[in-house]
Amino acid sequence: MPVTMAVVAARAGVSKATVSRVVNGAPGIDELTAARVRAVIQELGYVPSARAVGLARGRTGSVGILVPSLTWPWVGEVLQGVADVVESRGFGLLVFTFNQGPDSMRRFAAQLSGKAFDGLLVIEPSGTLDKIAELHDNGLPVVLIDDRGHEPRFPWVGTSNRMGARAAAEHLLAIGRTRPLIISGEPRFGCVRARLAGFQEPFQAAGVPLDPALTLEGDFTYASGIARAREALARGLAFDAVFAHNDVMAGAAMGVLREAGRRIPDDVAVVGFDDLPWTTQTEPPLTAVHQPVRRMGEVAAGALLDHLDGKRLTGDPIVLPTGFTVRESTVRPR
Amino acid sequence: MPVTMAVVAARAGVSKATVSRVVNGAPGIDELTAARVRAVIQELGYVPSARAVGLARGRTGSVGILVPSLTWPWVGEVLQGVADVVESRGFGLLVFTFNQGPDSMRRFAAQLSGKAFDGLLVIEPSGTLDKIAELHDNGLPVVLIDDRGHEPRFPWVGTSNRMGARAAAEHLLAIGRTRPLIISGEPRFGCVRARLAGFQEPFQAAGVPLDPALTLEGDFTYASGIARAREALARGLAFDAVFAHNDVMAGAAMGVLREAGRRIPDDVAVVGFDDLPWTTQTEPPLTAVHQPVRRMGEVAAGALLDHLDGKRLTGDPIVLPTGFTVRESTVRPR
DNA sequence: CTGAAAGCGCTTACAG
DNA sequence: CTGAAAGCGCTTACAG
Repeated sequence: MPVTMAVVAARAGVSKATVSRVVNGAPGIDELTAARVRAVIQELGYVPSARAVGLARGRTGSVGILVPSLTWPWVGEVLQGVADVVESRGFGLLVFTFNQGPDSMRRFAAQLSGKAFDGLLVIEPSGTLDKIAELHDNGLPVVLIDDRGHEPRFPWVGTSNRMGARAAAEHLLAIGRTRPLIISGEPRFGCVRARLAGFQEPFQAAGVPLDPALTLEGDFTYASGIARAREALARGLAFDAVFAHNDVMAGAAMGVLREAGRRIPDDVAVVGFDDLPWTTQTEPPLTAVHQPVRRMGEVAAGALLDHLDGKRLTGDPIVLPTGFTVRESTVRPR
Repeated sequence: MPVTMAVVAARAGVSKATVSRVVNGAPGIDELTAARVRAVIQELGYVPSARAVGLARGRTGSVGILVPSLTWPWVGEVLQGVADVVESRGFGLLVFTFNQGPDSMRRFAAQLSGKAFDGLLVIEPSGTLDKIAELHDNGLPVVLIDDRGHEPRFPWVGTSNRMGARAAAEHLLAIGRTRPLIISGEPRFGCVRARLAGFQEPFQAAGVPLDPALTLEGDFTYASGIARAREALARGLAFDAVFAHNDVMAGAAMGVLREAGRRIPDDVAVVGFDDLPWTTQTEPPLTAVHQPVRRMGEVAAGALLDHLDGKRLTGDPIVLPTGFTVRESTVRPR
């Protein structure tokens, strides 16, 4: 026989209401009664049914997270940060992916209306921002992770792409590089525009304006890193550094450059972006702008749970600073 | 006002029971009545509350998955496979990580006893197999993904490590390599032992026994790949191939070898294991044993859901065959 | 074919 | 400080 609250109550000689109060730490319970109830709970190994609590209380004790894919390292990092705080606060974490197009949206909507979770974290699957905004407007607590430069009108946590790109430029200037090749992401992303803008500022300030011909558009994939680097070589572009908008493209470019006989960092210094554990295992080790990806997950989850616990969300975005990690792709060790 | 089953019933002029039957497609309902109810459901956008259904039906409509970490590419792939089938069958997916040691176990146990999910998928966090077995024995439907060679007595889906390693050896023999350096994982894992055993079979059969001195023990990390490759060079070991127990170590070894002036594949042919999208982006592209990782997730989820739907689990393990992908690290293109 | 009623396991005013 | 009772939103025998 499953041990329910009724069983505990009977055994302790009190009502279910009293057991409930003890379990939830309600004030104004006789300490002796409480102790007796606790003893029975202990003895029987009673744990409240999440379902029943949820139904009675009108909440589920779990939060959802919507992600575009589970196989991207960036997403994995965020998810781990989220899971750490969600779990440590005793909530469940329900994962939804948008891997299957419109079907995904339909099924997600079903879970949503089924009230399967109390609040939602989202790493925006491309093109769903309007729907998300709608959910938020309809009263679902939502926190967006990484705004991709859209700066929506609901709470989000992001990172300072501009500052990160600026740090990359300053580093390259400091080691005497003046003709950086930029392998960017797609400019339709706000983060890409921010990185482009931030990167050129220090050069501008130093009186070394960037050559527009040295900016090539990639799409964050390894293949595009290879293609753009080859293109730069084929066109005979003169450059003494590469600034790639992510680590993957930076790693790809390094392979092409070494293949072509360019020494790294002597001939070409290379800087990446993200600094994820899995993408900086390159030869040589990659200097990169560090995104606090995991921390973003933690902060977003914390903000959402605080909100569910009754603290009001300010609505102000939370922007975490980037870091900068210098490795051998820009500075030869001695 | 939230639209509940009672609201729908009132509007359609029937009882809640009838609405319930229509929603759940119970047999023996007048088609006209059903149509009327459906129209109202449509009109009001009614969706059953997952909580209430769960409570009444004694199940939650979601499955849990226990993972050691969310930041390993291997786990991400499995998770995606799992999510695809769990979502497509209308279940929720609750994720639990074991990132925080004993605390993780405690919190997981709470969710478990809270009956927050109907069945459990697990990628074994190291050292938890006994607990998992206990849960299974206590009646929780469990499917283990990747047995790591433990071959437990409850259902699991794995892959044929032995066959995969054999394919690697056959390929190397076919291209004329006879002195492969093996960079293995830790032999305490059953999968590692299976790979070692499988790899030597074709060599044995070909009358080209392996030199025991050429097996170096790594631990699946990039760092250990670097270290073991350097060690092999430092010791002056003679080898014309490398078989690494995962892609990451293979990639690391390739960097070291090229640095040392060895040409790949001319001087040394390199074979990895896993063939995950994220770990084979090496220079040159890596030949590797392909593990059907995503498929393992799909199959495991399918088996668990089938079981929850009343089909009985055979209890027999499901072993998926590995594949073998030839790329330029072993065969120069022409 | 359909409905009234009990029940799933809790929480929470309302009384006392 | 504690209990009886209603209610959360469904499902499911049991009648008819």
